[in-house]
Amino acid sequence: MDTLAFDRHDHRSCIAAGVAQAEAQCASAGLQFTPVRRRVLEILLAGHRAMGAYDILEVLREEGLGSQPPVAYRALDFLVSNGFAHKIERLNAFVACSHMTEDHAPAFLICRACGSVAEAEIRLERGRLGEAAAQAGFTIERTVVEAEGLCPNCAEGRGA
Amino acid sequence: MDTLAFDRHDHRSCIAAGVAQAEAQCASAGLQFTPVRRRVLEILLAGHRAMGAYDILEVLREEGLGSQPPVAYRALDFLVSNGFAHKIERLNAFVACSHMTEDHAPAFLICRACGSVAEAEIRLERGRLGEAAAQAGFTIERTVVEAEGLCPNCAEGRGA
DNA sequence: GTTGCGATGAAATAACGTAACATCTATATC
DNA sequence: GATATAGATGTTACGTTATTTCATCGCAAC
Ligand SMILES: [Zn+2]
Ligand SMILES: [Zn+2]
Ligand SMILES: [Zn+2]
Ligand SMILES: [Zn+2]
Repeated sequence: MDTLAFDRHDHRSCIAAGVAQAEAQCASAGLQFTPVRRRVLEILLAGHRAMGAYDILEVLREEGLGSQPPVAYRALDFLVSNGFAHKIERLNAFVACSHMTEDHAPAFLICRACGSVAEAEIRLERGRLGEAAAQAGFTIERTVVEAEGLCPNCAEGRGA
Repeated sequence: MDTLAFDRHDHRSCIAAGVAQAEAQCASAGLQFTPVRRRVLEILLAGHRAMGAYDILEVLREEGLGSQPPVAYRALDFLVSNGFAHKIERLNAFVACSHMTEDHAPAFLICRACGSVAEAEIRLERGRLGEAAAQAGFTIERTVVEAEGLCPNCAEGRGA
């Protein structure tokens, strides 16, 4: 496991790598990595935390890239559909993907104190849920796996 | 496993048992199982599907049990807080609990075609996510586990 | 050059959720 | 029984999240 996000790391490379990955994948898939889409991804990559669509929209507005909700939602839809970002259902908010290369079923660790969100791989959910689904004859197409709690940094000082 | 919901079963007993369970637990815990709370639980128990707060409110309104959003949300908060119902984050909606007796971390199978929602036990999420969290030093307090796909009934005719 | 398609701009509205405050009701205590 | 208390409800107003719809633009294919 390489659950970064809570660990100290070279965050500048997170951003650069994320944008580069997305750009490359769009090029090879014939997708348009437009200025708004790029900028939204950058905004998400700026921090390992979930941002609401309206938070993002506010930034776009300040920069003259758009002012109405659909601008943000459309860019986010694009990023999510193509695996460059994920929606955190628990928070009605979005994060940049941390594993853009591989096709994956994401799982998230959400710190309720500092708002950090770490993405963990969770190979096809082969655990209890997979068993239960198989036994019930249920075909899983998509999973939402989100754990809320305290990250190591916040667990020390306060919280728990 | 006893993932009902998709299976044919005596649904009348689901409702009766659910209400009885909630009533008993409220009595023994000194909680007030008021008419609105009871009715909202009944509404949820009426089908193994998620209902939005406003859908529920509409029913309450028709029956003269309340007309403003807080009425529905308060009853739902009560039911969720006390383990009689769960929120499906993916749908911003609510379902009655299927395992009211035990203290449990719920997981859900959501059919995108018919809207049925089955609840599966998922003992403290000791799978991949638990490992990842432990390794990262993250303390899990609450989990959201929701799988979306096709239930056995819907998988036959259409969908997939 | 025109046709077609995907991306944007913009207005309006829908859907989901909460804050705040007044009022009422059921106990518990005296 | 009167009174104090805590919890439940009624109501207004508002805040947040998300979508529908239609017009316009830019670019590439034909
Ligand atoms: Zn980083
Ligand atoms: Zn990811
Ligand atoms: Zn049933
Ligand atoms: Zn349950």
